[in-house]
Amino acid sequence: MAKRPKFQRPTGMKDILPEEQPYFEKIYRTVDDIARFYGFGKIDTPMVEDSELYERGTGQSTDIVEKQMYTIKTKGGDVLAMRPEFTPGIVRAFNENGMLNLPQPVKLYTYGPLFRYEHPQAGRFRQFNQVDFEVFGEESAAIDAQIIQIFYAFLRDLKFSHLIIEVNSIGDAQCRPYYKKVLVNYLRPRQNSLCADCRRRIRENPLRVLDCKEEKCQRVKAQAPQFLDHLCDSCKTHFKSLLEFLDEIDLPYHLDPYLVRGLDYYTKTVFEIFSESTVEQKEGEETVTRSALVGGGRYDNLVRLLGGKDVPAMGGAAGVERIVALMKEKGFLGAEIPVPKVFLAQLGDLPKKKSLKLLEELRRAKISITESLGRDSLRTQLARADKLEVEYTLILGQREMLDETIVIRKMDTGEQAIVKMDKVVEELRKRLKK
RNA sequence: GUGGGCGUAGCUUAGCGGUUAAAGCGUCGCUCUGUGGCAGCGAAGACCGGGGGUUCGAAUCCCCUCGCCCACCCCA
Repeated sequence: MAKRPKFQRPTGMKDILPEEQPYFEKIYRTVDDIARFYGFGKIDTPMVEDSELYERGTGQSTDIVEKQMYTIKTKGGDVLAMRPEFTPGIVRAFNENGMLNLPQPVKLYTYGPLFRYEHPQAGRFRQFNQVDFEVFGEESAAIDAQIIQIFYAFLRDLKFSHLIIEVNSIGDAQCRPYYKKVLVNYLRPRQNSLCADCRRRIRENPLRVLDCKEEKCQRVKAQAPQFLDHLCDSCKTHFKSLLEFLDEIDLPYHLDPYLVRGLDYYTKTVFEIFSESTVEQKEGEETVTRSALVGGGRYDNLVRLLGGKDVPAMGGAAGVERIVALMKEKGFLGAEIPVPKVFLAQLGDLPKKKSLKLLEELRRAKISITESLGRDSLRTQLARADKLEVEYTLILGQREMLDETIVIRKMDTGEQAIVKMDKVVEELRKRLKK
């Protein structure tokens, strides 16, 4: 006999089982509500795009493109990439569908799975979901502030507190090359005091030295020239204006001059939102870790870079699995998981047939109910009802069939009432309301 | 890509060279044919992640591989 293969899910990918779905549903419902309120329209773009879209958009030298893309060669010879992030695809859709001709700004949102070939670890998967908001055609920092506000509100609606917003400006094509030079000039003579990674970074991506966590680098960092002192006038004005807006809407932000993001297309504003999380370590020690739930920024050159007109844009994305993990940790969903409150028990052939009809009636009345039609003994059916923790069980047997009644049993007290069959819906409604 | 920890029933784990691999929880059934939560009894369920080797003998030792977890890197 041939051996049956034992299949496993691909590395870094998960099954989202029924028990977890309520978390995802809650998150998506919240997003839809917020999007509607702020006037964002939903867009779905393909899960795969021409891989060049990301090479040009996300950036050739980013980790995402350099080593994390899943690429597919089609039979026709096209090279497609499974989307590693949303923004380039949405920009492509903006251009391709002529959204420039819509009243500006154009506000779009989406959510769904993304793919990155990475080594999985806490809060990091190869297939994961993000919630994404983008605004096109508005250069005012008011929009930057609004995007931040939207994500903040989104997390607040999900009951998160102690959120930390970090903002920074990383300049634009005008001032960034200049600042980079200033920074490299500062770092180079001091490279012996830096960690090995940072010595490499000086050449490859000097800005990243700024967010190194290595102790020895901290000291060098502390004296480093700050980007904020080297912004060009337009970036400086924009950033000042953003901070004013943030003050105005009372968002608790931190200015983090070391916040640098890994994607090439960002200009001016970058931001991240963190939540504090206490993780139990070995031997009862607790450490507070900060995990980034949201990240984003302005990308004024991307639309043009991807073949469109000169359209400024701003956006951000939230990591759904990370949010779910924290919601579980903090017990945010708890009582909200919807469970049917009524169970239908039947005994005998006739009642079983009648049950199907009754279920349909209850469905129309929007009373959620569960049953165990495959089982015959009342004992087992009640045991099941008990396990499901329903409030009421309907009991329909031969006796009830004869006089067209049904028993309503209250599970916690055990008291039972016999009601007329044609009054079940009404009687149940009355009881469930309490 | 680099480093560390771990893979035994659906879940949590015991066994760490020697007969048919064990327990708790869960599942199903019976005690109890129309009344649940308790209890008792019973059943199903594992080629001990996979492959190779050492040995008279491997879940146990060695090598390889796959997967999971964690950290670096990077990011949501």
